[in-house]
Amino acid sequence: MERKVTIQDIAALAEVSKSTVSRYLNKGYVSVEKADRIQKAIDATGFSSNAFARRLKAKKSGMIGIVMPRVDSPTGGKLLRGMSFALEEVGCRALFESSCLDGNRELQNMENLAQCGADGIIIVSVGITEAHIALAEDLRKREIPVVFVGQKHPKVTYIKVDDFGAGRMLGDYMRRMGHERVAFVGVTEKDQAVGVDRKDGFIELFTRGSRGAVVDFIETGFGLEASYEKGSEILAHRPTAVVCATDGLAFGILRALHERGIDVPEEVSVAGFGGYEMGAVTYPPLTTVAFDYEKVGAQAAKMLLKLLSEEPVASVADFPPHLIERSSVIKIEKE
Amino acid sequence: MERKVTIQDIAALAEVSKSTVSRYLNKGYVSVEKADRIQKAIDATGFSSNAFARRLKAKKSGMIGIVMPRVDSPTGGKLLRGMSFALEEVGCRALFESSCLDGNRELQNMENLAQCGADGIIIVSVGITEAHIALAEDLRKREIPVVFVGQKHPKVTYIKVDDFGAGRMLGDYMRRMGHERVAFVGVTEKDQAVGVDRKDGFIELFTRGSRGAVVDFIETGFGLEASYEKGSEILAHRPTAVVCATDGLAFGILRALHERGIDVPEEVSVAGFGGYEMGAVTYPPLTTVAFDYEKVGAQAAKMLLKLLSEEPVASVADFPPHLIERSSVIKIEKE
DNA sequence: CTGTTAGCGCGTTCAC
DNA sequence: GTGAACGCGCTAACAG
Repeated sequence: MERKVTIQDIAALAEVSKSTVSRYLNKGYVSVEKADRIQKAIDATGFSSNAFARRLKAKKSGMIGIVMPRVDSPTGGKLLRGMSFALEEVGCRALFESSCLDGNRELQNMENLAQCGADGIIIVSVGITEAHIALAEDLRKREIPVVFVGQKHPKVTYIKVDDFGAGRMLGDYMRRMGHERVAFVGVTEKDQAVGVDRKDGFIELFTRGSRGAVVDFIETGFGLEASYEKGSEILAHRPTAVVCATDGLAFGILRALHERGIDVPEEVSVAGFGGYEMGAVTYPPLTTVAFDYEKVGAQAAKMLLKLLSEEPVASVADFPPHLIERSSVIKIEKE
Repeated sequence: MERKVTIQDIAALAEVSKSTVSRYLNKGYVSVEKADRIQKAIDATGFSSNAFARRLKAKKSGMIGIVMPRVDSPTGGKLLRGMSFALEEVGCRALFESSCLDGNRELQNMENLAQCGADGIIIVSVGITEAHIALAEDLRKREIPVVFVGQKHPKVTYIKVDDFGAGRMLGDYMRRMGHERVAFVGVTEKDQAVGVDRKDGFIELFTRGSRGAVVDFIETGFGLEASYEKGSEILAHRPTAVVCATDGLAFGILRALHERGIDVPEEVSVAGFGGYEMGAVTYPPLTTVAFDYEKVGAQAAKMLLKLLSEEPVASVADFPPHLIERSSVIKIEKE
């Protein structure tokens, strides 16, 4: 295997000094004839400049670390998409790692990415702990800013959708649709945004003013199967509607209901949160509170970029959701 | 902003030479008392060694470049997941970029990642062109091996699922289920694997021996909406079954059929390729030929790792699919 | 425009 | 065990 060709080698080949080569590479002033000789040498050797040496000077890598709980989810995909685009626009690349929904792993991921030379980090966290805050602060001192996505905390820079507002939105809608007994299928309360805010927001507006309204809470995991398997438990509550903390959960419920020959929405209504594309093609199409995760991702990237250029940035806690009314929820007329 | 703390600073603080610090960091022999002083200095300053300087010597970055056509797809998510895990196992990280389904962008992505210092590259390509081969060869010379995923070509190292075999598998199945007129909803033939192989494999076994069998081909884009919008065109062929080149396409068709009040599978059967999880919870659950993309991703990573350690590796063209028989396809009895 | 001279931060011989 | 000195490949400052 031939030794790696360096700027020195091509300087020798082109019979110029290496700084001239460097200048050529960086669009500095170089005479045409020498530029020509240099280019020929480059072509001949297949030279490509050493990224590390360059960065050793530059102090910047152009790499942004990204930590996500998982990738095989519509939400994660959209977020990543939004980030990637925003980063590419300014010539940055994403250094990716998955935390596998593990909060402790997140810490390791962040340290890891920092060690790797990431200029900054965007982390889609499942929950911001004291350890997260301490690490983020530490990284900031090392001039590696961190932006949290999906969860909030006053001590860090973050961006998240308005989960509580989304909950309220759907709570209000379900109330207006005349439902009085709903089963809320949610996730662990360790996840403040998804597990708590959506539920609390929902309950607040759903139960407001109507004394008959009752919400039965069923906790489950993330993923289709998790809710699907809880089908019987959920139905035992005899709800007129099932509201799920994520669309994925709703898909599982839809399946469980179909299997039992229960008509949706005639017998039981179903709604979710997320606005996954698949919701448009389920049967029936799913009514959901949607978030524009791609935009969230893009904005998260922009916030980090600002942080990198030492501009002040404000966290955003209320990226607005919107209701997508399809046909999985029916209006119940009062008798 | 305090200047970045270097190994030099630590050395001064601990009153030792920087080489002693370096040795300490790399588990070399250092006396306990000095080790102690060094550790204290590190803790006090929050020192962390400069990745670039280290790599400048090491010649390895521990970063693997990954190019994908898109991320917001179940397939992409699974692949990435498989790769991430396999890479993390050996302490590597993923440097990620999206080609946005653009073959030319893929080339740029690869060069980009190489420039960034990736030790190797895994690319999920939409089609291997001469330019791809040339670039891969060039990169190989620069000691940056490349593994292609999803498409095949004798001149590169690749891994792909057996699309042709998957097509045959489904063709055989549909024939055995008594169907004679199917609409095949496919994608551009520029995509050899998805656009050509799956279709050709299907047609080969579906039409084998039975002169009555006819396959109408409808080309569409990727994505749910693409097929959904072709609903009328597809139905105009009056098929007894609709076979889609991807499950996503099938979901769109399912929706189009529901909307028209056409019963699946009683009136029209539907099948897809991919084995997306969502297929289990559609109504009816989708019969599909599934691929274990997570395993494919993991194996792709392992192949690259082998390449990096200069071991020979053979391309794999026939990662086996398996049929998941659910209820969207009905058997048609001969009259 | 060009070549010479210094580092960037770290690992690694070497002598001591 | 330890420290001085050199070099990784490149960019930036300076004279010329």
